[in-house]
Amino acid sequence: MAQADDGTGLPASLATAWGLRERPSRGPKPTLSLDRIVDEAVAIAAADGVEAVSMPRVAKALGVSTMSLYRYVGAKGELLILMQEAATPPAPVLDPAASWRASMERWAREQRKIFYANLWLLRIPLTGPPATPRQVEWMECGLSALADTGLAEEAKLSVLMLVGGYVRNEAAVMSSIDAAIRESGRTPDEHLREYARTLSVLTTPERHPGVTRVLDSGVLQGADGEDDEFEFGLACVLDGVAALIERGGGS
Amino acid sequence: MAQADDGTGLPASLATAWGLRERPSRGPKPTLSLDRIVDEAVAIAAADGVEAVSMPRVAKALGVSTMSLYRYVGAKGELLILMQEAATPPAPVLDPAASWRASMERWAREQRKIFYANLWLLRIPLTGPPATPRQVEWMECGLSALADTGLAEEAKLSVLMLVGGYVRNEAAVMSSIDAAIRESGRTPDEHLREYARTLSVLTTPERHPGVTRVLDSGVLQGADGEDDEFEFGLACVLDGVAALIERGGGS
DNA sequence: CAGTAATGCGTAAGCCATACGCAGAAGCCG
DNA sequence: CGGCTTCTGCGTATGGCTTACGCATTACTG
Repeated sequence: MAQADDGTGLPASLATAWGLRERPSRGPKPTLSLDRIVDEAVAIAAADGVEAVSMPRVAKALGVSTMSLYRYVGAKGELLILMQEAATPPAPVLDPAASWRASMERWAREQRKIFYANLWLLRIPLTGPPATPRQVEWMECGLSALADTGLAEEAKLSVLMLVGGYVRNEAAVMSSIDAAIRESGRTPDEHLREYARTLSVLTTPERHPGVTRVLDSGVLQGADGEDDEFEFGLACVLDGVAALIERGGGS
Repeated sequence: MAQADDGTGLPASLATAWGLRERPSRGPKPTLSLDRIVDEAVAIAAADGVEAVSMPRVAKALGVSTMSLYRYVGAKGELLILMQEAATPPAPVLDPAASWRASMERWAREQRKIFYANLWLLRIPLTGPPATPRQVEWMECGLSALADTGLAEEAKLSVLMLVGGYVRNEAAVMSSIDAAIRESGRTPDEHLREYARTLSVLTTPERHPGVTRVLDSGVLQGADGEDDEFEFGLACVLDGVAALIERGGGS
């Protein structure tokens, strides 16, 4: 009755991701493999965005019919999860001698690198708390960075969510800008300038003194210093975490 | 040639949101109004999630044909933007005498309240930097909270993105959990417990010492204290901002 | 060498967004 | 007041999407 009995009561997509399902050895040889499907889907997403990933398109790229894919994947959502998993490299091995702060910085920066290399990742809606192998691996990695801080377990989770959320959010904004740019065919610099112009048309110094000041300051004129802005925010977040740790950590 | 000339070069959806487009007075009286359409769409999203919002469904709920809607809305994406706008109340008027920290706390909490009251909001993918009236209004509000901090304009923007991103991210996680719960028909508590059980099946103490410790600590047993967790993270973020301000603010 | 189970895939049902064009209604101008 | 213009609602149609189902075919297993 229920789905393939893999011992756990896991949803099929997770079971697949954890490699708990074995292919049977009975029928004809499969023409494809899960890996080839996922790789192709990732390639399409990288080239044209996630919204371009459809079962017909993936199948066509692989030279098979649409429905063949469903012999490997239970549903499209499953494919999306597997794509995320495939695009996420293993978590780094942190230097145990390094300070928690250096470790968290590395954790954050490496995650950011992944997002920037796969901006389509951020266009996949969240499906729930982290439960795929790589997600758990990164979680473990983050926890290990905080192991010696004396924080309560609950606080560690909160810190990870805080820092991870910051990274994700910053990248998501970039990703949305990237998607908008891709659609409009402008360059990033044009886009920012266009945005500044739009804002200046819509706002008035009386009703929007703060926004006007920002516009006048010329901050929105050049798209340089993305990294600086990220590091700025990261430092800010970690300062907050440091304050928490010094205070003696959340009981 | 180009779209309706509203003076600015704005995309149609924004022009509509800012009320820059007037309905002509020539033909027959419209049966509907933009407001009624948006309200109905919001009601559907609140009841069944954004993915349930389709043009046919909205039209049916209003008792008109599908294509009638396109007399009021240029495309579905436009409707989604208008829905966001409709669900966002005006930004609060901050007490000018309050400290920046108290003001930012209020700013963050009120935003969180909006998200929690409209969890479907977080399932709409970001479309770009804030450019609708309400978004600009909230941005102005946030800037006013930071007016007396001595921060550089650029730093103010970063802080808003930091705090706003934190709020958004925390709510987005809640929203994804909500969506998962809605789909599976479980209660929130069951869901969390199920998650803990899944994790404990998939992890081993050797490979995942940190995760194991978290599981053993029983943190994932009760779903209470959402607010506490939010306040915890917010305090952390604002501590970081405070450190920045005391340091003399980002030149 | 059966039998059985797994394969690829065709068909089709039921969603969706939206381009286009037409009949008729409401305002405007002479 | 008559005609022209403009705008309305909506029917039709196209081309996308996901995915349920069933069929012929293939290759292991006993």
